[in-house]
Amino acid sequence: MTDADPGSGADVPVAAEPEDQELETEADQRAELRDRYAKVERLRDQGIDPYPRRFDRTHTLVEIRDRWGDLEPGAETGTPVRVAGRVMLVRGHGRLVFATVRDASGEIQLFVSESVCGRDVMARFKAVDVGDWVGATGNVMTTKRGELSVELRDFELLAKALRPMPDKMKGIADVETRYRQRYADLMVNEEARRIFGIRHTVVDALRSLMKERGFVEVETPVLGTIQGGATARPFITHYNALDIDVYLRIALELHLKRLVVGGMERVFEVGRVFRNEGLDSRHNPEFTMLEAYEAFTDYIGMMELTEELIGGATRAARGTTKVNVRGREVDLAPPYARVSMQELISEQLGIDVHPSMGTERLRLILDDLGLSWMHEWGPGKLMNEIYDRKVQSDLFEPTFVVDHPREVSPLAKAKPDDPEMVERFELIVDGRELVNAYSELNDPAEQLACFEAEARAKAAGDPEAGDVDYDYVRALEYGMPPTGGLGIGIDRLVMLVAEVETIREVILFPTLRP
RNA sequence: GGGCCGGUAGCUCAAUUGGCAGAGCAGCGGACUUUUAAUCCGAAGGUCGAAGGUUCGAUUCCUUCCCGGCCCA
Repeated sequence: MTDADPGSGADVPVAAEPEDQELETEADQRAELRDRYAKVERLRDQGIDPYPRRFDRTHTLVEIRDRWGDLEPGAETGTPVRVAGRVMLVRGHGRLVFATVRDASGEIQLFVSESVCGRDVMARFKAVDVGDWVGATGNVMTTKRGELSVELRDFELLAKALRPMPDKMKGIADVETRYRQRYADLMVNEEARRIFGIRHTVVDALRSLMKERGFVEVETPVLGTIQGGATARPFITHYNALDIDVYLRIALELHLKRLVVGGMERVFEVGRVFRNEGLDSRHNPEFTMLEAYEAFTDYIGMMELTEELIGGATRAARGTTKVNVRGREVDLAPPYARVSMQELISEQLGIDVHPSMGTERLRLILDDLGLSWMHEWGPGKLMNEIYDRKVQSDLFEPTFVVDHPREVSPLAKAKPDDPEMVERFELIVDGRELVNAYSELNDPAEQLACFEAEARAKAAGDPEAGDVDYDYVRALEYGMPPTGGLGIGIDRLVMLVAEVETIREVILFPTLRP
């Protein structure tokens, strides 16, 4: 397969598509595209710029509706306005044309009567296609049927559409096309616009809540030479200037805690992380995390913060804390149940497990449960596997699963009365991990030992294990105050709040095959 | 990786034992001064995902492959 050169040879400047199949589709579409390109040339011949520069409007469309929305049918306000939007629908009636235009705020009808605007304007308006952007001038009025309208005096073409919009009623049926051509999806898909409105509200609410609590928002590097902060395979890219391979970050954690060492007592980041794993309805290789670190508190403090953030963001986006998950109602209003991993396993499976039981006994229990295990797993990982495979998916109501094995938590502080376990929780809703938090390990010697264990695992072939981050240990040597930290998966939270089942629905441009 | 479903006009979808490839919308030409996905008339629009096979004849049956969705691992 070869890439067509988009700039040469083509009599019609259609954008080159990278795949054979799309090239054929493009060829099929050419008749219509060619017509539109010819139309643009005709406009230019008439001295009309199809892509002019600026249009100053007096009102957004929702402002028109707010101010004049309750006019009686047949009303004439005599008030001139200037509005702009994309033409969504045209209903021609001879010397009378109705057009629906939409801007980001809403829709309104243009009432185009030749007896009002004159023959020339009408002739120009009849050349407008659905999908074009127009700026219109005219008086606010209502039609006989009571439809709020702008009675067009004159208009300007603001941008000519060369491709037809997707079907306005049915939208784009092919899911992949919806994601790939999100611009086209958003034009016709009210649901998609609703979801991204919710996403904005959720993120905005989280930021406000963090700022109200005195957290400072920062940005830390995406590129780095050390893998750490989570258990995941990283993406590797190449930095030409230094001729070195670098990782895209898999977590925000290690940089943010350095800032706590530096004295930023309450710090957070909303940032993209990248994990080199498969993609399905719950995983996208790049996704957004909110991570926050607060000095002088611990994981109990993080539970309170979590409740405030999750409850608050949900209420901001929905006006209620209740959401529907696959036909069942979940109330995200705090407080959430707090149960230890050990208790949960005991309750649900009737077996009492603890890393202190030792590797051999735990392996036998996994065998009994039909779970496979790997030889390099220690007792903590074995216990965690039981929880992951047999318990977590059954947790429907919001639940803090508290106290995880130390072996699977290399950055968390051990419990004072149980050194095999750490002060950590995951918030589970509908069987899915939404939040992960712990009392941060701040003993540099312990931290170094944990890093070294990871590095050994990596050297032994575990691609998800991290490196020793000596600079981070160095930072801890300066002294990090007692700190609670948390990470929220923004995409999953938005899925929950927007009541959608697929992560791709909450990401504007989800990762797809090229 | 396994199972199931799908790929037909620009878009959304039909197409009987295997017998000339269809509709709605959009687009194009025309009519229409109060429409609401306006309506009416007309013409046009297709490598039926790809390749091979069976057959007088394949969108339909068989094989392989490509792409997507859902479920499972």
